[in-house]
This record gives sequence, structure tokens and C-alpha cells, in this order.
Amino acid sequence: MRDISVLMSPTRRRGDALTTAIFQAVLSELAVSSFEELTFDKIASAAGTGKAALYRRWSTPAELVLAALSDSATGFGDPPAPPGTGALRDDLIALLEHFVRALDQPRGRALLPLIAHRHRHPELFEQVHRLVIRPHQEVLLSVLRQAVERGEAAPGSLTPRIVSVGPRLILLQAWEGGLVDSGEIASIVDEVLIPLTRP
Amino acid sequence: MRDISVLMSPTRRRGDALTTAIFQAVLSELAVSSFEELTFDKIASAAGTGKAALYRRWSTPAELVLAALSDSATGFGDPPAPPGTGALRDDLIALLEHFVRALDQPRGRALLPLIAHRHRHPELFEQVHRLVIRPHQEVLLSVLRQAVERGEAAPGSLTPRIVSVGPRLILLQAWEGGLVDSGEIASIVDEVLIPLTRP
DNA sequence: CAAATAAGGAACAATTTTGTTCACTAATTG
DNA sequence: CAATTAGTGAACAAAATTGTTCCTTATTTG
Repeated sequence: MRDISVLMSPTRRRGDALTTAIFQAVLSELAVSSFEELTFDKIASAAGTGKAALYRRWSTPAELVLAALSDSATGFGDPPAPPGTGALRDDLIALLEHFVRALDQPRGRALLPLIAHRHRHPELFEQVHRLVIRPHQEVLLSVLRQAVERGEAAPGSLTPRIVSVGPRLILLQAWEGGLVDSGEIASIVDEVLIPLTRP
Repeated sequence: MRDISVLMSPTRRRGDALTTAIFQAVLSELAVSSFEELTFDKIASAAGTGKAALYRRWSTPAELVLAALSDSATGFGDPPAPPGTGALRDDLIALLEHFVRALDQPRGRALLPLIAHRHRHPELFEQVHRLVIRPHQEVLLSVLRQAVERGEAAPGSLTPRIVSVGPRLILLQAWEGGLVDSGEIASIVDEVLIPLTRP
């Protein structure tokens, strides 16, 4: 029989390699279903492993999901850095594009069901809010603050509500329509955010 | 034994009365779970009836959900009417408050899971888009158009993107935070929509 | 190269859930 | 008031899914 080991990843993954694969399977499953529908069965088969490997590591789906969300490789490890381009428009575009890219990954696509069913899993949603939403808002706020200092934006723009406009438009655009390309982002910035914050 | 018929609705509901109760049960169930988790079992017990009454009317959950969404009593029968207050600000507030009220009913709370899992049920989402989202956008657009004619808004405001801002902010505010009160609506109108459409 | 560790996959029984139907009786109709 | 229609609740078997464990074997370690 022909040796296919060059085509496949090492036949039997171990340790962190397997853990990472499991995390990705968790997020992928979450992305197309919901937390309630998650089972060790589905996760194992999506990760291409046996259930025993999961039971050896975690005892409940909740534990596993929290671990996958917190993991720095597959989940939301590090908050985005302020772009610091020196111009408000460029900062906004850079930030929102980073956001769109995150939404297009498994971890991002896993967000929607978590938000949608937040009333069923307050603790999971709280985690998501702390790890994802909050940091993004902080960075956006700092970008706007710098713009105000440069005189590029009105001081009155520094409200939570205005800060939320960009991400929320992106989020719903992504959920309702599917893809959000660069043109869409530029339009949101030019048609909405810039006029909204103009001094 | 004491007669409790004064306290309860007629012991045994029939015809449209029962159908309406079933529709409401469907939407309530949908609101706290998802389409995948809907079963004739849960619906029947939520509606306080037997499964046989359901099977006599519909043969699949999908049929039943579409019927509930389309029903004029429980679902989204009629599109909202343009408020026509004569002032843009008042029109916007009236419209968005109507929207918030709809979101706070079972039919509105059933929306989130449907949007969240739209990739799993394109036909259901299409229905929702046609029955709910589209009509709301049309009305908002007509309100803005009138404001432009009165010189209250810039002609450049008549874009689908700008029209979408209000409903999207409301939607996410409701989903992330819970309630959206009148103060919140007024703030959205005054901080975001009015500045955004100013001539 | 031998021993130890841990992955893969299957087998398992138990619990839960499914759709469907039946008998009983309340409500309606003529 | 008799006959018909239709809701209720229970019973049911079939099917699917659950968490858990065991055995074989690939990989690593000393």
C-alpha cells in the first residue's frame, strides 16, 4: 500500500497539537450550531479523534468551550493593538478590518450563537464580552480619543454609543449578508463614522 | 369540586383560538432555543395541548414555524405604517419605538435565533427578511425621503446603509444589553441618526 | 530497544426523545 | 337532544444519543 504520511499530518497527534485541533473543532461546531447542541461525540468526530481523548482532558462541554475561547492559539487570546496610523480614517479602517478578519475565522463565527443564546449561558456570554467586545471597544475609544486630541474628531464623539456604531454595523452586516469586504468597510467609515464624529 | 372555569379560559379550546395559542407557543419556544431544538413535543406542552392537535394541522416543524411567522395575529402580518408626524425626529422615534415593541414580543424574540442560524435555514431567513426587515427599511426610507423633501435631511442620506443604522443599533442593543427604553431610543436618534442625516 | 504513555476506534448499556396512534370526552352543530 | 367533530392525555415502540470504558497500537522516553 502507498505511504500517505506525506499527505496527512502525522498519523497520531499528541499533546498540544491534539488539544489545538480539538479547540478548533469546538469552535467550528459552535459556529454551525449552538452550545446546547455541542456534544463530546460531535467534537471528537469533528476533530478526528476519539471521545476518550476528550474525557481525559475535560469533564464537561462547558469547561471545554471556555478553554477553547480563552486559548491564545485558537480563541481570543490577545486584544487588538491600536493601529496608530496618525489619521482617524486609516485607524478606523485598520481596526474594523481586523474585526472583520476575526469574524471570518471559526472563533468569530462561533460568536453569533453565543450572543444569540446569551440568556441561556450568562457566564459564557460574560466571558465573550470580557474577552472580545470590551477590548475592541477600548481600542476604538482610544483611537477616537487620539483623533479628538488632533482636532480630527469632535469631543462629543467619545460616547459608548458612538463607539459601538462601527462594530455593530459590521457585526450585523456579517450576520445578515455574509461577507464584508474592504469596500463595505470603507463605506461604513466614510458614510457613517466620519460624518458622525466630525468636529 | 370547585368550578374553576371562571379563572381558566374555556376548558377546551378549538379552531382558531387553539391555532393562535399554538403559534404563540411556537414563537415562545423559538425565542429561548432554536429551530433545531423545536419539537412537536415541546410545542404541544408549551401550548397546553396534545401532540395530536398539531399533527392534525401540520406535518413538520418547518411548516408550523412558517405558519406562525406569517400569521397576522401572532407573527408579522402587516408592515408598520409611516408615522407621518411631520418632523423627522418624531417620525424616527415613533418608528424605532414600534420596532422595539415588536422585538419585545415573542415574535421579536424569536427573530434572533432565526438570524443567528440563518445559514442552516436559508428559506426561513428569507421569509423573515421579506416579512420583517424589508418592510421596516421601506418605511424608514420613506420617512427619510419626506424629510429630504422638507429640507430636514440631506439628499445623500437616502442610502440603504444609512437606513440600516437605526434598526441595527436597536437590534444589537436589545440582544447584548436586554431592554431598550425610550431614553435609549432618543439618544440613538439624537446622537447618531439626526447628525448623520443633517443637511 | 524496551517500557510507558496516550491516541484511536469500537462496543456498551442506559437514558432520553422521537413520531404516531388510541380511547375518552368536551364542544359544536343541526 | 342526538350526532358529529375535534382536543386531551396517555401509551407505545422505535430510534437516536448519551456518557463511559476497554483493547489495540502508534509514539515517545529512558
